[in-house]
Amino acid sequence: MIDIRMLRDEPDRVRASQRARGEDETLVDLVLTADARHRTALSDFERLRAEQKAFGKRVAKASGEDKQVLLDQVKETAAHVKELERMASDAASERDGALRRIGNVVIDGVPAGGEDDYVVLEEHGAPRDFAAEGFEPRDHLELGTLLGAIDMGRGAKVSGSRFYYLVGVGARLEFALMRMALERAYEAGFQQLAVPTLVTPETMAGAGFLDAHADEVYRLEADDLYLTGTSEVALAGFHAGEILDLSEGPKRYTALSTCYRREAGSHGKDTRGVIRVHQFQKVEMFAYVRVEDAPAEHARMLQLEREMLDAMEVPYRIIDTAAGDLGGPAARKYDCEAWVPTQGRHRELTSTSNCTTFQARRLGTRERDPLGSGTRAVATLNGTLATTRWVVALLENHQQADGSVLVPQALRPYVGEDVLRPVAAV
RNA sequence: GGAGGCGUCGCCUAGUCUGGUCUAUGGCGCCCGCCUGCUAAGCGGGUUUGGGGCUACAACCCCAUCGAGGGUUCAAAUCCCUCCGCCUCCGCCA
Repeated sequence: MIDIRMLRDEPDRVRASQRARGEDETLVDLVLTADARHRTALSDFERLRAEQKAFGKRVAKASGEDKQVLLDQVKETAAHVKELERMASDAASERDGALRRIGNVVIDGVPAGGEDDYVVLEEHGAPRDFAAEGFEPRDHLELGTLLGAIDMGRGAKVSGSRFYYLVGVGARLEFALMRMALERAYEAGFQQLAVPTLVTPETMAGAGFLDAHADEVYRLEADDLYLTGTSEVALAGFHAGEILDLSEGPKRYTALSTCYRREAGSHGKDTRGVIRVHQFQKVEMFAYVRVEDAPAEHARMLQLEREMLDAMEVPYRIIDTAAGDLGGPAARKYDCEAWVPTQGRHRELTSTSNCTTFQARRLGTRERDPLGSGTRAVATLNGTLATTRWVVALLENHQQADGSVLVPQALRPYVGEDVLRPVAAV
């Protein structure tokens, strides 16, 4: 949720942001008119309520006939107060309804437009020339099958399409990535949390995942709980409703969790292998910082992602995601995309978002205002440090003609192997 | 799953039976000031959060806030209902 005071003071800024996102800018006026109505109604209610309270005191002191007279007088007021209160709260929910539909105000410099309007900021490494090396690259599933590392058939047997088993070196490779990511996060000052992956509707909505992506989310009807698509949800909820002390610096957390996604809108897309699946593992970074420190923290997260990807020794690029592709809570988002040889294109491996105060405002995460009295919303940021999908980039980019795969140096201590070799079927 | 108890402004706590004198008591902690060789003690004051009015986003005034949401009433921390969380005991269980 954006700051209503900012919307009142600078409505044009919000309109411009909505325009950049390709979203409805008339919501701004909807909020403004409902807000005006709310404030008028609230004043009316408060005035009469004060009157009613004062009257109540006289009633308490009176007795006998006097009391009866006063009671008759104030009865009407009571009904009127209730009416005014209802009007005020109706206007407030109308205002909040519109306000909640407005995405975070995009940071200056973010490219306008949709999915394809991203700007490439950096490119690292060069794709291998398999033709020059004299062999046709196998895709990650073919390699995973040869290595006995990925078993889609049994995944489908047990759970349906888009489920899989990682077997032997496959499972070890994934786990190695997670361990390495957690260790690096720890060294960078992130406290590790083991988090819930089932959360309440309030938490899910607070983190911003029930708006545009509601149909992407698994819901447990019987218990009214949601399965999280990222540990970001639980990490964002961790300090919900709390007043934090950030005077000693940011609060940084990291978590490994299983992530669940319905992939409802992507039938027929990425159906091979583990590129797009219903369940995967992910190590996430999350930080609560002062709003002034958010851009620096964002850069820091991106740097940690860069270092992880460098260690994977795969070609990748970094993009500045366009406004329309940010999602509601983010004000800026950088994706790191690795080169996937058999697809001839880059695929997202990490994503780091600066949500400024948007998420925190919904979740009620605040700090003592260092500038004045009272409290103010903190900023939240998140970023990926490893996911199951990284296996795709590792297998394809490090494959050899005989179907074996070289493990990048940095990962070897965690995998316990230098080379993954084809095995007989299990 | 069953039975019972509890949830008050950072922490502890009074108030709930018997609705109005609650503008929520007291202690601890914390902040400001006084006093004082220093420190401690002592003394005085302040200390939930959100919103609105007015404004310098100050002071001040008002409304809401006693786990959450409804209800009864002229009036609710207090009475009623629903939900959530914690604790104790029993049962069941990978």
